[in-house]
Amino acid sequence: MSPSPNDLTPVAIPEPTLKRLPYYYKFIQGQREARREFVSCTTLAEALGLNAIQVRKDLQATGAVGRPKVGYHVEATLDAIEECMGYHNTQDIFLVGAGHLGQALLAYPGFSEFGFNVVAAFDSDPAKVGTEFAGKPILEASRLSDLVRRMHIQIAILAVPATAAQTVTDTLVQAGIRAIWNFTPTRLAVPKEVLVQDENLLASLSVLSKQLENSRVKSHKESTHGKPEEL
Amino acid sequence: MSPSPNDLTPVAIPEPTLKRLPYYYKFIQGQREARREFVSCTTLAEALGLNAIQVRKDLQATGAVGRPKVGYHVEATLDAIEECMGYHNTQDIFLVGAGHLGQALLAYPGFSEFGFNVVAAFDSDPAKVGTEFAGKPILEASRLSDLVRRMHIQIAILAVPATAAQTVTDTLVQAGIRAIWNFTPTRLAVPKEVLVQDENLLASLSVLSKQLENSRVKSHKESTHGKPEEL
DNA sequence: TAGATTGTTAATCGATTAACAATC
DNA sequence: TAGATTGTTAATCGATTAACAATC
Repeated sequence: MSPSPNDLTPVAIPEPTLKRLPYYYKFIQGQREARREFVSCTTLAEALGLNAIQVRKDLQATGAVGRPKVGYHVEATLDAIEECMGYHNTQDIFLVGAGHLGQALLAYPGFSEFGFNVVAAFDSDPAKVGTEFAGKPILEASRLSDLVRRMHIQIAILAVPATAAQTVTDTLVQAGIRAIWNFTPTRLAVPKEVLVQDENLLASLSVLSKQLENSRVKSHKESTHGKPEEL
Repeated sequence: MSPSPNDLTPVAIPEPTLKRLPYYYKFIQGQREARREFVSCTTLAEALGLNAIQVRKDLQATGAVGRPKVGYHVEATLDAIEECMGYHNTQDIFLVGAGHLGQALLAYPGFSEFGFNVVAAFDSDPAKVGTEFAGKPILEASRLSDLVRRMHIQIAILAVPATAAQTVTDTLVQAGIRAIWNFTPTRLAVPKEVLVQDENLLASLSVLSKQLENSRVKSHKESTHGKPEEL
């Protein structure tokens, strides 16, 4: 069963591209507000600090088509990105763990713009259960499994303490979850059909800190240039 | 000035590797607690769902050396990762924007384990200024510039509303900041010496959602296998 | 010794970048 | 028409994976 050339399966868009699309979207929205009808790759690239060819490839992946000499039609391109990313299809999401981070995510504005709807949070703290936060109900953790199943929830946000991460994950998987947005520093064991997107904050900060150290060494080697304060 | 072979500059560790190191570190710590003296790549790879060869390469980048047939010495490897990632050198950090997300980051445990110390938060809301959160003072935003300079702060966490992102960034850069951990959905314009690590939450969730859609199409094409609830 | 595991060198794969033709 | 910009095909680059020799 080799892939035939006339296979209509859309080619999977590379993850780096997917991560850049929201930036294009936001910028092009700005162009729309400024009543501009077309936008070029060069403009986009310059505004976002990217390579123009890369922008072109990325837009191509969404199905947007540009016109030589003119650029990309603002409206059509916004539509293409929306369609491609599924900003239209609202997706109900559960949040598990209503601690500080969980609450911040509950209050996070802008989920809805991208078609996400956090419908409820779950927590095991009796003091929180039954209350609301940012207009979303906090429910008893024991109800999680049943509700995932009955409401056919596909995506869960995992913001529980690291110690509970795998247990809660097992529950979610058993209940039929399809994807987990993981804010715990734990590598989750899941069956291969279940997607996990890790959001390891400490790891990201470590990367930044290490790169800073590198750049420090490098610039020190290259030359002793002026004090950064005066830039 | 071509790089000579006996150049002692340490080769920059690839970002994907840097992101995995904290996972190795955590797992090997667990092995230490379990009083195991050695750990092999295969064990690590299996526990973390990675490729054993990749683990070997990653550990190699930290300077850790293993012994054939035996594996990696737990203590020595932990030391190598700590040394490599600079977990020892404490780094003072400022948080800008004490909204829900900012507060969650203030309360985030585990920063200190990796050598980070969030010393203060800054906000423009008079109701917050002067108070404390999670034991950290929230200071008047106008003092940011001066304090970055005087305390030689190198890393800032940016958790302000998108509308303020670039303005605050400019202030930080002028004050001599070296790296920004950016939680806003804005692509920041900074001079090239300043590092930016983007943490675009909505973009990450979009990626997950899109990949879910892909996998749905794919598995639907491949076969109509049993209901996920019964896995 | 035999077998497991590391270390190293080569092959593969995917994303980015470059080159250039097509076009409005 | 000339020039700017897209679309496409090829080259480059870096990370992952594979193959295999070295070693305890």
